[in-house]
Amino acid sequence: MTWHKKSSTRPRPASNGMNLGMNEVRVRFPPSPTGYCHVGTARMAILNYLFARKHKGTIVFRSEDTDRERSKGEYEADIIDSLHWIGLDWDEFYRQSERTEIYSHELDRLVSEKSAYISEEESKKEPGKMLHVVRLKNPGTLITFTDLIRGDITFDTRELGDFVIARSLSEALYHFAVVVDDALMRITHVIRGDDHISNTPRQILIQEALGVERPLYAHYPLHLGSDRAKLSKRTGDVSVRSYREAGFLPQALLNYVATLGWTPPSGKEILSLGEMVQEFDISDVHKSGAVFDIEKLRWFNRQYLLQMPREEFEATAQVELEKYVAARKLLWDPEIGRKLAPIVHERISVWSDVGSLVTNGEFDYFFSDPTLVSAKIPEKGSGAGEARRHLTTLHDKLSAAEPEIFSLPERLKDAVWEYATHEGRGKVLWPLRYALSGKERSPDPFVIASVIGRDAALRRIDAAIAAL
RNA sequence: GGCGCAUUCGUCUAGGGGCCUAGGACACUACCCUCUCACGGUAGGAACACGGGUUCAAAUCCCGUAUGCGUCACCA
Repeated sequence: MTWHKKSSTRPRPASNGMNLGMNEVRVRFPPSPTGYCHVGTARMAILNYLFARKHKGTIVFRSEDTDRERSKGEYEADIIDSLHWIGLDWDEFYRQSERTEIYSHELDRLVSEKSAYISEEESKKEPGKMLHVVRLKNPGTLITFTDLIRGDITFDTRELGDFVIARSLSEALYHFAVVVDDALMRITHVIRGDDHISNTPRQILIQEALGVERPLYAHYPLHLGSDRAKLSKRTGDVSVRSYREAGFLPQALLNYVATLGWTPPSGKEILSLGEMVQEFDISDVHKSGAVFDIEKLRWFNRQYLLQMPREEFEATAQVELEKYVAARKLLWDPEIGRKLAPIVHERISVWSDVGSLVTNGEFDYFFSDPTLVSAKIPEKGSGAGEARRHLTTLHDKLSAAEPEIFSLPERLKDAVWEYATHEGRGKVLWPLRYALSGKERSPDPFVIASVIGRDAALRRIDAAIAAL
C-alpha cells in the first residue's frame, strides 16, 4: 500500500482493497426505484464504480424495490439507462422484490433462534388494523465501526430499542433486506452517503444476529444545494435525464460529479473515467459536503465540447440549429447551418445554449435579411453621408472582386482591410456589419458575409444605402 | 432535544507544525486583442468560524464554544 502523503498524526484508515488479503472486492449500487435517477444516485454509483474498478472488483446492481407502493419499473429503467449513459456498468443484477422468500426464511430463522420476535401491534399507517411486525432483540451494546473516509465512529445502540425489521414475516424492511443481501452477495465494501451513518449500527446489529461478517464501510458526504441543505426535489435534486435533455455531455457530468468531493492526487480537473479509476483512493474522498455548482458544470461541459471532434460537433450543431430555427419560423438552410458551426462553437457551453441564442434572435440575420434602423447604420459620432460613402465603396470593391472570396472570411477581410484601416476601421466596418446583421452586437462582418454568401451580402449593403 | 458528522476565498478545493505574505479552479472585475459581440491572453479583489491551550513556531496538534448538516419510520 502506498500513501501519496505521509503523516504520523492523522489517522488514515485502511483504504486499499488489498488489505482484505485474498478476498475479491465486491461493491453494490443499491438504488431504490422510487424516482428518476438523480445526481445523488449517480454520485453513489460513480464512487462505488471507481473503487471497484480500481481494485479489479465486482459491482452488483441491486434494485431496492421492497417498497411496493413507491417503486416503479419506469424509475428502475431510468436509473439503469442514466448510469449507462454516463459510462458506468456493472457485473451482476438483482431485484429485492424477487428475493422475498430469502428474507422470509432468514426472518423465520431469527425468530426461531430468539434473536427477533413477532409483536402484534396496531398499524401506524392504517389505524385499527393489527400487524404482526418483527422486532430485533437489541442487546444494547456499544458499537464501533471503522469508516474508510472518517475513521472510527461509535454509537450506543440502546437508543434504538427493539426496532422493527419487518412489517410481517413476509415483508422485510429496508435494513433487513440490505443486510441479508450484502451478506449473501458477499459485499466487502459498503460505500454510501453519510445520511446512512446512523443506520449503520442498526445494520450491524442485524448482522450480528444473523451471524454474518461485517463489511467495511465508507460514508461520503452528500452534495448540497445552494442553500447547503440536503438536496430534495424542492432544492434542485435534479435528475440526470434533465441534464441529458439540456444537452450536457455525459463525460462532463461524470467528471464534475466525480470530482465534487474528491480530488485526484494529480490535481487534474479534466479526467476520463479511466484516469479517474487509476487515480482513485477512497480515503481521498472529502469529509464535508460540497455545493453543486451548475456554473462549474457548464465549464466542464464546455471543455468537453471544445475537445469534441469537428465533424461530431458540426453534426450535432446542425440538429440543434435546425430544431430552433424551424421553431422560429425561419427558412432553414443546411448550407448556412453548416457554416454556422464555428460561430456556435465559441459561444456555447451546453447544447441548450444554441436554443437560447436562436430564440433570442441572435442568429436571425443568417436566415433572413434584417430590418435596419437608419439611425444605427453609421458608427456613433459619424454621419449618414460618410456611412453611405463607405458602404458604396465596399459594395463596389466586393462586387468587383472574384466571387470566390466569399467562401472565406480571411479573403473578404483582405479585400477591404486596407481601405478600412485607411478610412478608420470603425467608420467603415460598423456600417458594414450593421448592414449585414441589423445588430449592434454580432460576429464580425467577414464571417457573416461568408456565411450568407455574395448575393445576400451585396443585397443587404444596397438595402442599407437605400435606407440612409 | 438525543445521537452522529462537519467547518480554508461567493462556490469547488490545495494544505498533514516552519516551504503560507495561504496555492489552484469556477464565477466576478479591469486591461490587452478588437468596429461590436464571442473566443483568447494578462492582471486583480476575495478565505484559515471563534476562544483558549501545547510549541521557539499552529490553517495544520489538543480542549471548549458557535454554526451548519444528517438521523432519530410499520420509507429507502
